[in-house]
Amino acid sequence: MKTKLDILKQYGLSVTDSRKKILELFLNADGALAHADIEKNAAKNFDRVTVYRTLQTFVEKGIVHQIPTTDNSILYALCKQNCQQGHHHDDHVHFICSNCDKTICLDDVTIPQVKLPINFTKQQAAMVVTGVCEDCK
Amino acid sequence: MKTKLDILKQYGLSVTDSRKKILELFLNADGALAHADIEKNAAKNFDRVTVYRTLQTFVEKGIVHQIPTTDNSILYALCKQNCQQGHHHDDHVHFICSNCDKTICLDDVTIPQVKLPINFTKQQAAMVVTGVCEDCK
DNA sequence: ATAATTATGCAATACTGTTGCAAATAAAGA
DNA sequence: TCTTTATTTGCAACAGTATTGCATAATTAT
Repeated sequence: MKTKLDILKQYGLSVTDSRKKILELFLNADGALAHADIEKNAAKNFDRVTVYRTLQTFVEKGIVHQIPTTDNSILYALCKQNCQQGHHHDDHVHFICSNCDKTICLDDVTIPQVKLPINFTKQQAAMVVTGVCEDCK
Repeated sequence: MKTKLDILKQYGLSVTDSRKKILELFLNADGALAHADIEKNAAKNFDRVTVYRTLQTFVEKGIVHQIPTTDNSILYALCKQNCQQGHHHDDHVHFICSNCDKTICLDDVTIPQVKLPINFTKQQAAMVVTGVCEDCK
């Protein structure tokens, strides 16, 4: 089984307390995390700047990906199965529960293809579904 | 033809300078607008707070809708054909051009249905495609 | 025209995100 | 293991973004 340490090394990152702790938060989270969540939940309080920079690094290395929202925040999520192999795919749908406010990666629901108007070229696609999750049903 | 005045009244809103002006900006825009765009483009400079409150009101009334992004900003867009009838549908795909940074409502591209895992209920769906738009091709 | 309601602008405040730099920590090499 | 080198952290300062309360001003209803 891969440890946090292994994961960080695998991505060519120095192993530091903050990275281990933040990675752990993601591994234990059942949904996506916002910057604020991380700042609150980290037992040892890291500097805000460190959290920003760690998240930025994780995004660049492909350990986590960003999820667009309509409430002026960015959510970050790690995709269990992919991340452990070092290939990052975030072509799945994200689900935001309107009851518990959790954001869940629907890893098995792939974003469908859409036919764009002529002369539009696609690079990336994101899809966010709002509704009620299985726990709140 | 419906005037700005008619539209505001139809949604039960008091007709004020700021609302008329901001609505006009949306009617003339060829894409979505961020709060900052509105603040800059309004000839008569409204207070930031007024712009925030106006946008909030427009969203609540269904005159505009929000578009999720991953850069910590919210985009607001009004959908020409629907808004003039008083029915609001934002079930179309939004396109963000990575070259000119414009956000365009692809009114004719409907968000495809996705099959959610069992026990998930869908209320809304949003889809954002990034790429190169027709003007930048 | 007047009263009641609603919206605006200002001030104050809080939250969010970024940059430069010195100190601390981790990695690499002897 | 110790030393050197490279990287990361935390602090301070700053800029941008968003919210709230309240008095004033404008709009709507009577």
